[in-house]
Amino acid sequence: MIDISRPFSLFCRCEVIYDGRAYSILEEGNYLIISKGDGSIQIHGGTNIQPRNYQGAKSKLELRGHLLISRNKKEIITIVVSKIINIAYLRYWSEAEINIKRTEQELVNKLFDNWGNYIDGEFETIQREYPTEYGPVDLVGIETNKTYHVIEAKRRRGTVANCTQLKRYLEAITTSTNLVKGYLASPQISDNAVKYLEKHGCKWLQIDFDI
Amino acid sequence: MIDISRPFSLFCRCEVIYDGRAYSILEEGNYLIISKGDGSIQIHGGTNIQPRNYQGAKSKLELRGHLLISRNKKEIITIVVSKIINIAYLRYWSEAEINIKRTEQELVNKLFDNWGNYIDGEFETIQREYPTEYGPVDLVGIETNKTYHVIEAKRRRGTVANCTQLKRYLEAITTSTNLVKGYLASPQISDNAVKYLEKHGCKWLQIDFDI
DNA sequence: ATTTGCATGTCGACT
DNA sequence: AGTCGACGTGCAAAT
Repeated sequence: MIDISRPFSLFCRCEVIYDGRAYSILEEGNYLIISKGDGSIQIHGGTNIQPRNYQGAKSKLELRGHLLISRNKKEIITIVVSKIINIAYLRYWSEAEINIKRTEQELVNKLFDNWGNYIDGEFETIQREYPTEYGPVDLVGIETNKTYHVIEAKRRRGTVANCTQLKRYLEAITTSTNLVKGYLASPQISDNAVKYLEKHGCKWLQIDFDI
Repeated sequence: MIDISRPFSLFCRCEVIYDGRAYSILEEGNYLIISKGDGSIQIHGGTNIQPRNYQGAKSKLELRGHLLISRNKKEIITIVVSKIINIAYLRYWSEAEINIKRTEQELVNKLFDNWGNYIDGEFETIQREYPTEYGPVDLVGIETNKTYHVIEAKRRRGTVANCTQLKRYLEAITTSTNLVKGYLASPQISDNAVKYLEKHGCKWLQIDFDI
């Protein structure tokens, strides 16, 4: 039998039905089911990182005969277990989170500290997290002649979506009395993003992480 | 010992170091490691659906003493295993995929089939997947007076990001000789999205899935 | 091989 | 509880 009160990893033959934001069926087969202490559950197939089905934290798991049922506010997963192949209960499962280095902040700091290496002009101020109607921009430098240089930094390849985000900031900052120049700063950039920038009079700043 | 040639689920005490798109450390603790037949590997902590660390398909796994090393083009995960608590080899792991109903396509079809219920006017044509510079739009209806009605459909709550996407399409379709009207069609919508639509002269079409 | 846009995205932060 | 933006987003389809 299965003890659903403890986190477990269960390899079994089963079929899965999901109903909620969408509706889906996973045909009968051998799958790995993981139930965690936060109430989340996921059903993994033999390929891909992503689970075939899942339910987030605070879901309620229930066992009814050979049915495993996980309920959420408006979602329900029903697992029809036909054969338990292997089950392990995972005791003292760590809940530590990963510690990430090389953040966007790091790039912003580099731009801030070496502003002159990237942008020419005589600047009054350089501000981080410059507030706009659509949220703060990473960096804004204001020239003595009131030209605003707006930088959006991305920690990896810049995309068109990043450019439209930049564009929105520019629209928010543009007024009748000041000029604006937009920059996307990132280690790499997609071709379409380059086109988009050119078309809208913006520039790409190539910037790398220090090793 | 661990047989890395077969898919497995391993619960062990370990520490994980990742280097690639970012750099991260996961402190020593008990984690569940899943290695799949496609070469992917993931390290799960005791909370959340998402793995703490992972490596996609076609990664190469290597065992060196108590080190599990997964390499990719430009990424590497090193798992320092200090104690194996439980290991299961997952045979005949199904690779079936889920069968999803209630898709965006379904909404587009509904709009297409009941166009008159949503938009007034005399129309020449209604096209699905109307091609633009920025990719195909879900639906475009062209009035006899050359007004283009451009619809972007979303299967759930519409966001500002969806609106900017719509805006891009509108820009691509607008010329000196035609008028355009933009619509975001979705079951729900965020307040900010509503504001954005109003500000840019677009509309929201409320549309539900049929039961 | 690269790019694009979707996703039952997930998740954290903030209102 | 709802909204918003970031993510090592993952992923498949199109180019």
